[in-house]
Amino acid sequence: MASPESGSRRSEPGRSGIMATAIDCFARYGYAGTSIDRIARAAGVTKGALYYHFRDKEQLLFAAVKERIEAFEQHVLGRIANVDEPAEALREIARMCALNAMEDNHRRFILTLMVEALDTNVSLSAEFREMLQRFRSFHRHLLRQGQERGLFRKDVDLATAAVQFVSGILGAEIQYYQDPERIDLKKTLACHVEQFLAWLTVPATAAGLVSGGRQHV
Amino acid sequence: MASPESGSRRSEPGRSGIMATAIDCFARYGYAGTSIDRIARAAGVTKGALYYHFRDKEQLLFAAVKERIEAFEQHVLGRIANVDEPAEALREIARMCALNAMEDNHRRFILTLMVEALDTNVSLSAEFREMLQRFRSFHRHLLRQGQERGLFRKDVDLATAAVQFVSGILGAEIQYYQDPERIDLKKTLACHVEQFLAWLTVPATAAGLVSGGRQHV
DNA sequence: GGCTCAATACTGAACGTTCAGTATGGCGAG
DNA sequence: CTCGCCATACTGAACGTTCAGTATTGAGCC
Repeated sequence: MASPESGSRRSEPGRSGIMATAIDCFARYGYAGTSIDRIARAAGVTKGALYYHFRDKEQLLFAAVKERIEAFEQHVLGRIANVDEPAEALREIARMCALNAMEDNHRRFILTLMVEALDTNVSLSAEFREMLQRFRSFHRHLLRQGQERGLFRKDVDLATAAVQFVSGILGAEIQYYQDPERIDLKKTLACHVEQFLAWLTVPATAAGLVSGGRQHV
Repeated sequence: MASPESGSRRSEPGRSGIMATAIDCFARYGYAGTSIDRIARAAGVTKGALYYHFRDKEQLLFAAVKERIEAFEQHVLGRIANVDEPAEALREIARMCALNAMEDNHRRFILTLMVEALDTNVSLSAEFREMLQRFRSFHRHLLRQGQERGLFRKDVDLATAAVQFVSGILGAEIQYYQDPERIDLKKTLACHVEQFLAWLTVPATAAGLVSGGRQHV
């Protein structure tokens, strides 16, 4: 909930303070739309401080992205570690994404830069691509666990199912950012998980079965 | 599949040619990341030509967004008009989104600007917000139709269901843009619809039911 | 058919501003 | 005195925007 704009000095200074401010600015205005001056002003320092801690604007972005991706993945792994029910793990992930998206700009930062970096920063884009791969592979793992324990039906393509689960999360976040007052993110994601689980635990007869080759995600 | 970059002159000139090029550039590099020079060069004209047809950069963006939103909505309405099965209509929408996302940058343009405009352009952001509202309300309408005809179960919150359907589309598109080689968008969206329909047509007993107040979407 | 006039669709150069990045200087702590 | 940490003041390039001028077209008149 930190509000960096306007007033001259905000947040704690130093490298981490600058990075936190940078993340917030990048999340709001994108990389190209955020000037070094803006970050510095919002962080309550001058450009000198910024260029002392970071070689250039791009390196600041890289550091921020890396920090955010690692922190989020650690956060997820930490919370899931002692949940051994796959269904409950999925529920927990959805809850975490919802909370994360609502309480600060951290997930929006990732989303914004993911979209912007696509054609403007090849190596950063690769970073995001790999992050999504890890995220999907993590879900695939959970789903396979559920299958092996006989909790989930076995006639679904795990790769595609993982893509779909992640889609639901990302898409809900986008809609929430566009209209926070109209979209109840927590409820939407909760329903998403329940719908997904209902589909996974259905008697394995009705429609919705998967055809064609599997995706390698 | 138009490739505006590099070579000096491309596409047909004139207002519509400039706008088509602008859409492609904005889709790739975002608004802030696209310079007037870049659009002009890619369109094979000079900056003067651009400022002859559009008051300024922002107005060009507005015109482009408006054109794209209207064209997409007309396209959807046109194709759905003579489909009276709600389930088939949902399938058709998913197919159209997949094709649109794969064959040109038009849907990516909307997605990119949706994310970028959030904190940088209030009125443009409102445009996108309303677009999403219309899109959801359209789906809600289809779902209600399905309920009234006894095709879909009646214990689901239509508003939330619509959000979820749209989430699946948006999220799949994002993942596809990030990794077109790994994500089979057509298959992913096809499975998304089938999963959604399976959940809607399930015997109305199993899990996945909706609690709490409805969203007003 | 030839001539005028005005409108359309641009070009190319310039202007003022903003940007990322740099050079230098200062200051408090050890 | 020096070193970590930062402020101030600056530079050159890139940016959005303006503008004077030009090529082309078509309608209206003699």
